[in-house]
Amino acid sequence: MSYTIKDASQKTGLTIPTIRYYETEGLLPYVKRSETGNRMFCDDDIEWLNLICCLRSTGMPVRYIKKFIGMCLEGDSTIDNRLEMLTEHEKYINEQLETLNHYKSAVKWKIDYFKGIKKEIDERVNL
Amino acid sequence: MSYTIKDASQKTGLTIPTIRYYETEGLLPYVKRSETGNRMFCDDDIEWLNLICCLRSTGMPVRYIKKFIGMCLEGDSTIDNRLEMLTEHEKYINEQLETLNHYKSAVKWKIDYFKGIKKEIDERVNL
DNA sequence: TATTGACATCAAGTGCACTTTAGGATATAA
DNA sequence: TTATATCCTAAAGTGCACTTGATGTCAATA
Repeated sequence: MSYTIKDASQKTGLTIPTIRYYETEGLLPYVKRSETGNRMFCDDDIEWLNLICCLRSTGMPVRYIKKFIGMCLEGDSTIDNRLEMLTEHEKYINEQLETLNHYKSAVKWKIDYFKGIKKEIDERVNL
Repeated sequence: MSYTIKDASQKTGLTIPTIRYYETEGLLPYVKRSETGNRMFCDDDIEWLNLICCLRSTGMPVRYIKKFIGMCLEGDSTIDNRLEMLTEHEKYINEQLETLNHYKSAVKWKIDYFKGIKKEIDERVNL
């Protein structure tokens, strides 16, 4: 079973130009071509794309993903490095979660603050 | 009590050029100047900067912050709009948290997967 | 056979958020 | 008074991640 770039786009939520862009950046070294030069995505390629989505959505730069993929191509000897990279990234995700949670309370506080002001104004009007 | 731009930078963690940039973008309409034209930040300005940090770090674009500040300048009549904006942003933060948590498990899974492979390789070597 | 639609490449363009550079004024310390 | 530090502006530059536009090929349909 193989998919066109349009299929791949629909399956992953990435735009077609973005997928092409990722390929030129070396993020999709496995994708085969048809006789006429069209990309043919297999299920593994779709999985790759989903992993890329995951890493990009959590803030990993394209160049790091490229590095990661380079290590995958090199084979088993790079398992440790790959593990390290992912572990680092997990840490980074946790930091983002902390930052977000921290600022989330600040925003909440501000919302309550404005609600208080609003209430005050309303009561003033009703005097 | 008033602070130089360097002080403001140290208190907020923003770089000096970033603070200047925010001012040119209209994010700091209150900051006074000394006779010689130097910026003088009061405590409220520092608080403003901290709010800007909060909003920026949680993904609010500069132009939205500008809009928000514009509403603050307009006065009480904009309280509802400000509340709406912050509530929207809170929602956005929650979405980011969901996304991050979702992908966090994917990364965890991948880490465990590589750990499994690693173990397998080690055992193969030890045969 | 002419048109339509999906695919391709390549180069250039876009948007955002800063950062850097160049040139100059002012204040404090040696 | 000369050097050093800090401030200023305005304009240009940077980095990243795409996106868009121009041009062309190929296969199926009207």
